[in-house]
Amino acid sequence: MKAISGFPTKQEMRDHKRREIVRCASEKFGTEGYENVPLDAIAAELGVTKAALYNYVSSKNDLLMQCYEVGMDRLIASVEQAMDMPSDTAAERLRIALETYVVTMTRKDMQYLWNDIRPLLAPGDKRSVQTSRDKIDSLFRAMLQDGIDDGSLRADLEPKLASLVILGAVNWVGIWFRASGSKKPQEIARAVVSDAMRGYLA
Amino acid sequence: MKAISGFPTKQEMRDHKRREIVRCASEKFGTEGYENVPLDAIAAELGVTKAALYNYVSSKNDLLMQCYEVGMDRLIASVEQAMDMPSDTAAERLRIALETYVVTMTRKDMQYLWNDIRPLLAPGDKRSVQTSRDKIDSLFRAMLQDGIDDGSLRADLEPKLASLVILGAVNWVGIWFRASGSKKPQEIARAVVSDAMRGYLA
DNA sequence: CACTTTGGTTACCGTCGGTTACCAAACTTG
DNA sequence: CAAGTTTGGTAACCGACGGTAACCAAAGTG
Repeated sequence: MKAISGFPTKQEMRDHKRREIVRCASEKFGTEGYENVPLDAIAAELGVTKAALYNYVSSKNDLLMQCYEVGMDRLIASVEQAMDMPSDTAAERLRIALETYVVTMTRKDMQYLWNDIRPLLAPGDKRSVQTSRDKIDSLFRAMLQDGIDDGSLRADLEPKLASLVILGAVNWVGIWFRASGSKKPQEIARAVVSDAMRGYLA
Repeated sequence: MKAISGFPTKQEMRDHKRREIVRCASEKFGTEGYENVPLDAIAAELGVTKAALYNYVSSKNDLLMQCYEVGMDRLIASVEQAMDMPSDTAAERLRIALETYVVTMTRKDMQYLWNDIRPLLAPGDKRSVQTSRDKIDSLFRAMLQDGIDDGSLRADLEPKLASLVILGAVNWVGIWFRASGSKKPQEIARAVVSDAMRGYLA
């Protein structure tokens, strides 16, 4: 192997191509809907044939999973970043993280995660999918626990139950939200999060 | 027309057959998943050919819509019944209605409404589907308003926003709930509804 | 320079939603 | 009751699409 620095290795090339496929698919799924995007369309847009895609993904469903993973990673990253913002109480950090979560979720290229993908992954329930979900769940549960500890949230809340209720309320936004509405995502996020958290404040 | 009483008219026969198709489809969709049930399978179970179904439904999607309608009607009926239970305050009636809603939704034959159907009906958004949803929404908003009026709920809550938040929390149950879990639906309903409503109590 | 590996193509298959042509039995009507 | 006509079904087929098999050219390798 030559290994002149700066030249991508074969493995890097391969991975780059795979990511490009996922990126292209993600865009088309998001705008046209999973069911309405034949693999031929994705292949054509990339200038190859459908069969070529199967060098990088094992099935159309697998491709969807990879799109899901990318989206979830972005969601997780945005929440983690919001969690690190300085604030007086854990409750305040939780509020910021939740609002960020909602705003990220209402982005056009994120919406289909909740409407198209989630229902389709019930049966196989690939490991990576469950991992993303658990990650988000644990982030919020940790914040809830912090809130109990520093007294900014009710001492008698159950983190497990509370995270289900709160995440239910905010995830639901991703389902009914349509960009055509008059309210801006930031406004919606503030209102929904405020209401969803109220019952848990100390 | 003979019209001897007790003999079904042609229209009744036709409608009865249509309902039988929907019932059969609903059961198969619920247990095997919409995508995994070919029309041939439904037709075979009814002892006819696929083409015969098209005398009663206009497409597979239309069949799914009709399943949705039946399920939603059942959901609405159960909530309306719960609303009529005698209780001291509007908040208490709301609690009972919500718990009933959750319990009904976790029934095996209702679950797929939320996981399979809802995502698929976004584009066409048939009128009847929107109607069912609006109906449920208006029922809960009315209860919220009653609660404001009789003082059992916070006077400053916005019914529109509150119904989205609360319904989000409870609808989410239909998505993560699996009958295999250890908790009974009734317990889950009580816990979730209690938490979801807490922030709105006066 | 053989020879294997990689990444692609063309051609094809099976499934499935949906349609068309047709047919038999049940109504309708003069 | 005989002659249309409507109804509800069948058999055969079509086109779209996910996925596969056979093959091939170019790059990598000893």
